[in-house]
Amino acid sequence: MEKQKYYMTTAIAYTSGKPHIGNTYEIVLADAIARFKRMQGYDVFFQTGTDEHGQKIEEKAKEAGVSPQEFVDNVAGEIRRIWDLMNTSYDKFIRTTDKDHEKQVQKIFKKLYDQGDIYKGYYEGMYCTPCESFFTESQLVDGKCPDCGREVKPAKEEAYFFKMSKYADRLIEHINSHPEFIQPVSRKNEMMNNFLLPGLQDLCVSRTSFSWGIPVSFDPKHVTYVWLDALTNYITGIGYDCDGESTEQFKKDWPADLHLIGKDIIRFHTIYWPIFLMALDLPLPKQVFGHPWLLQGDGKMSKSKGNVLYADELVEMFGVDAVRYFVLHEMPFDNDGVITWELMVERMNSELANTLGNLVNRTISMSNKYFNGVVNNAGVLDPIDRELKETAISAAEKVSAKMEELRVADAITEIFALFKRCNKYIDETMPWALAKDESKKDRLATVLYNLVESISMGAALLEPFMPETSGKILAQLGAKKRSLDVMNMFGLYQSGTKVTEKPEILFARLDVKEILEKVEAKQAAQAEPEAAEESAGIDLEPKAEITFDDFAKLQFQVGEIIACEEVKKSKKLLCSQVRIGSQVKQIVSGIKAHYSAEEMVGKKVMVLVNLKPATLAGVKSEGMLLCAEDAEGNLALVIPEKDMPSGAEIC
RNA sequence: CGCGAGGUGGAGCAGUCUGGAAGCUCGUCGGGCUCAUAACCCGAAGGUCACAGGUUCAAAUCCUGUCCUCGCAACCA
Repeated sequence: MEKQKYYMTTAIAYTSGKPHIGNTYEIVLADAIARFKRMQGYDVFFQTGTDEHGQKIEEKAKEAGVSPQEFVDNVAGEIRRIWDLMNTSYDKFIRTTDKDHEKQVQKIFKKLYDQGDIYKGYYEGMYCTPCESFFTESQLVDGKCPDCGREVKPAKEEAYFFKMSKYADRLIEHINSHPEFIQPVSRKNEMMNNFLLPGLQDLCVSRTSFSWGIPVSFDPKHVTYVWLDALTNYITGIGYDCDGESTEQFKKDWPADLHLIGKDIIRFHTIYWPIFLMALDLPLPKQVFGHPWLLQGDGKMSKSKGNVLYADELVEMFGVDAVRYFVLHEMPFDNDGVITWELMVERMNSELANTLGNLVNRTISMSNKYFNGVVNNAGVLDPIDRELKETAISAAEKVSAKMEELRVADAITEIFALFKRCNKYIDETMPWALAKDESKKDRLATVLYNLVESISMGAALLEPFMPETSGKILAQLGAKKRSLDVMNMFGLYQSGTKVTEKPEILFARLDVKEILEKVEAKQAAQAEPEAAEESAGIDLEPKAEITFDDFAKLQFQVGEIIACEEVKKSKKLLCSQVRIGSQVKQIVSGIKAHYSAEEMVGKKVMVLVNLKPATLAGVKSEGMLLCAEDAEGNLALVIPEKDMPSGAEIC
């Protein structure tokens, strides 16, 4: 019988920097699924890669003083190194800067334009020339560019748009008739209610404001804008050609069976991508799974805190398979998962070292001690064996059932249930007691055989999740790999095989304190350069020179805050009543995270008085309290150095 | 009333769709065992399943309302 194909992809990673543990989690998850599908006998093609175009990369490259191509070559290499370090078995690593991808994207763009799905229009908004960016009215600060504070002017940029609305009805129909398309299903309603039902906006698919991208072939001052470039990797990677010269592989593998992505980009994969495919007259992928995120325990990961987790650091600390185990086992199905150092050490000790590692170790030790390592099925059965055998025989089926639903964490738990059952079996049969009675030697041999066989089965099942450990256990036991379809049979371990003489410790127990100390040392080392940078002060991009007259237009006065309360329905706003001389102004400020309403009262602060009033979150604001802001966004009110009366002019 | 997710023993979670004895891992306490990586096995304590109503013979689960937490959006004059 011919093998059934299974084409799966991860999202392609953006090459703006080193991938953290969250990115790594996706590729490991995908790898576990891919390996399992292979074990089930599917002809799997597993694609991953990198998304390498865009303005951000152009800027980062400039900062680093290298060409964009050099920059992405470097980062893509780093990403690939980490994917390889994690022992992931991808079949293709596509880069959006690959020449054949670029060529196809150009052809696709042209084809969609020729058939009227893409049209030329204008992207309108307020434009800041030095920043080369468009902003909407609401994004502006003081009517000026939010990035650099300079003047902006209304402008139109020529751009190409994709007519999304044309295919919306077909997509709604597809989603409704294929409930398995968007996973987990809870996301389906989100997409329908927020985007599809209210009506789709046309999508801007080109830009002229930067050049690091795939040029539009018939209008080269435009480059293709992100999604049309990135999403199409799923078809170009397996040989799609829109002139009809697609490869045999494409014909076999498309449509994809699974797109594995983060929940943040579900929208692009369940709306824009299907619509692009409809426009290209290609079948839609069978399933899009938006996995939740893996978060670090102590707050958000941020580089300035020095608490970002990187896969290679974790591997150094725990080993590849342990890290794979963590991310897969903590993999939540529809909630975000949390990962902390304490948790990792706990898992390492209790599950990997105690339950699994120790089990293998004690079993091998006994075989050596009692039978010089030779494992023989002497066939002396006992009713007590039944439960162990049942657990072992049913494990594969249980794991398969969980994997069918992509519940990887639960699948691993099923395997560990078998290992736990083995530990219990040792206590039930008490091999050390049997060993004291020469007449029970055959029974002892059978017990050890049952154990070795059960562990072999568990180890074989472990391969998709912890390939290296699986291999090590099988090698130590002298067991052969076995395929999933014979895992319902007990007794395949070759009787008379000799196990290794000296079992290698699979996972060493760790001390939480030591690990935390190491982590702290590491974080301190990382934080130091940051601190040095800070003491050097903060450099801002200089604004244009102004005249004294310009300055004189601004009226600053000392204001006394006589009352202050939080603005309801807003997270950041405080509303203060500020006495300036004889009048009182109401001023709203975004400083709730830094000052409480109570501590504001009584402060004498610097106020910009003659600012045009505005309404924030429905509350009127008639001025601005001046604050200093550091690199982390911490705010400090500016207060006169000596006590001054309210209303005193600041000039 | 912007959108969404969540609130289950000390910690982290499953169970909620398809109502029917409150479960898992860790931790704590007690016991057993010695083959093994101070490991393994057994037992116990500990929860008004956020709160309040409602539906039902029966609610963690379904309905209504309230409170709290977390994302996103908005906002940071």
